[in-house]
Amino acid sequence: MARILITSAIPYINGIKHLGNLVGSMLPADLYARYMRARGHEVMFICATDEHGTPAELAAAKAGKPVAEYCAEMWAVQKELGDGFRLSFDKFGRSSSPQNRRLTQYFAGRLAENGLIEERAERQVYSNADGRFLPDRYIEGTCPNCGYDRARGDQCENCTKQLDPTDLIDPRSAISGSTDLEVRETTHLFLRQSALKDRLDAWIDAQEGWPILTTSIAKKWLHDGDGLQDRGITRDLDWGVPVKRGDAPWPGMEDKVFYVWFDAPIEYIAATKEWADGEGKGDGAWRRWWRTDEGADDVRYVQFMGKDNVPFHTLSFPATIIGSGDPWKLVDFIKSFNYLNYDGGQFSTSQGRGVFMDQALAILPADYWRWWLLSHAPESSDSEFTWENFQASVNKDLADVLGNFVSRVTKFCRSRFGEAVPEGGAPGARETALIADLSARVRAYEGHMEAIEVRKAATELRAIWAAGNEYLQEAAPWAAFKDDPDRAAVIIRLSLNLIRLYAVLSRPFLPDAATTLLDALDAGDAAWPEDVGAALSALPPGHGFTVPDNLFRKITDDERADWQDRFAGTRG
RNA sequence: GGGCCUGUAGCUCAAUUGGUUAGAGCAGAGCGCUCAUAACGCUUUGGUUGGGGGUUCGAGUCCCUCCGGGCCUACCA
Repeated sequence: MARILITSAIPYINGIKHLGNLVGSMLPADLYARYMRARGHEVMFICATDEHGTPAELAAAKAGKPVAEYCAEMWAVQKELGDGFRLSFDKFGRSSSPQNRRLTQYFAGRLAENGLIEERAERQVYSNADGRFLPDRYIEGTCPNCGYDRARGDQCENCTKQLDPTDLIDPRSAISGSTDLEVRETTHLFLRQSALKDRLDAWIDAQEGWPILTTSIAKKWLHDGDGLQDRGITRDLDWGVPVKRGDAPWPGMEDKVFYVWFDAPIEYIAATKEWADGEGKGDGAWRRWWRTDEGADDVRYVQFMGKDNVPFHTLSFPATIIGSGDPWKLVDFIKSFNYLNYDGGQFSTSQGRGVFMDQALAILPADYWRWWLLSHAPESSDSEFTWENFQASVNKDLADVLGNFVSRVTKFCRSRFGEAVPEGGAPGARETALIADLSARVRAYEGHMEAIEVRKAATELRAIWAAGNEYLQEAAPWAAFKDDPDRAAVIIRLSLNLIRLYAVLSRPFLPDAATTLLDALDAGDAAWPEDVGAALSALPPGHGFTVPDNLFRKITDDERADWQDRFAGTRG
């Protein structure tokens, strides 16, 4: 039995996430976690909300609430939606937790002790009306290059020229519109990533089999221009982890907090402590996952994230870990995803374009979404959600191939043999061939799951479902029943066992459907089919079952048209 | 501007990393079956692999170039 530590990139707090966010990290991480648990491994699956930073403060202000209250409410909303999608986190923490606060301060202290923190004075734009320093992108003005009047302080969206906020003509706050801006000097802490460049480079080079998307982004940051740059890790904000050097105050930094990207990944560790604390376990319970000197040396650590998160997970966070000089666990494998687009464009929160997690669950149960999203995961390039494709996949794969197989087998059995696994007869050549075929397919499925090849795993799983229909068609129990009931009994006995096998194999993708099937079959034991042949005789003759309701319903053309219209956004 | 990814059948994707005749699913066509959610099975029509050039015995794969889509570019997260 192996020990697998799995983290999903932590979703930002300021609103409900859309399907692209879900499929980019949390959902595939859940698939992997469920699979590894099913194989009998010990899994720690961690996620959390990322609660600090300017957007959280602005979202809270917009909602008219204190930021702490806003974050607490949004955490509860996101937690509930995660549960709704059956995301099986061992802990869904909060980056604002006391555990993360202390751990973040601890890491900063260690980095300072190791000479990797440097103070630098900077000049930044301060807005008197807003009472805050403005990040570059929160400053708007006229582009000196093209004259576009809504250029941002970091870049002009119109002509794509990179800008400095002081370049803008007639600059104003993007928050309040105020032009009462001034440049102030402020001192910040910088993480000396440049000093760790060679070690990070060697570490990245040593990784084998990482997605090209992951390594190419890391390499670019390491080698582009002057190489890896030092990074500011503090901000002039109220909401965040107060800057401390371990437990000690940090002179000159009293009114500052750590930058959200410094404390967010540390929350992976802190959330594991939140888990241990919540379970009433001691520190050893979480440290054995994270400290290679306290038991984590045999842990395999896999991270899931969208491509926008890659630089922080390949460089910044490892710089924090390595720079601490402590034996903290470094990631073993990074699975990164491209983006999911919506019907020819991007998901847009501001325009209400696309499907968000709460809306999705209001329309259809989690399994429908899980299947489509995972079987179309944007692994090799950006992929696209269209309602036509969604309807076709759900109706064909779930309703016709899997759902209908369950119906035809259980209903045939009920009408000819009653609601119990039929007795009599002995398996023949056809059954032997099916078992051989399925054994190979299950092995391929396992291979794809272990390699985290999500789409390939889904394709193989579908083929396994289809094999049941092929078998049934050839074996034709409805014909055999007329003159050789024992032969029909053999076929149906095996087919009922196939349903149980499908439930077990499908559970990482379709947890609810799997539970429905296992309940209907009264099959408490859902052990992984290490031996397919043995697994297909798990339900013995005489074992009672009930015919479940149709597993999946079909999406009608009217529904599809309605949803297409409803989620097209304000500018549809 | 720079870097990276990407373009394969009407649609969504494969192709063991340069190796035979580029494969699946869906959609379309035909046949079969009647247990089942008008479901299932079998057969089958679709491709000058974005355009052009090059390297090679051999290119979807490598190089050059052009065209299209996308991401990143370090103070949004």
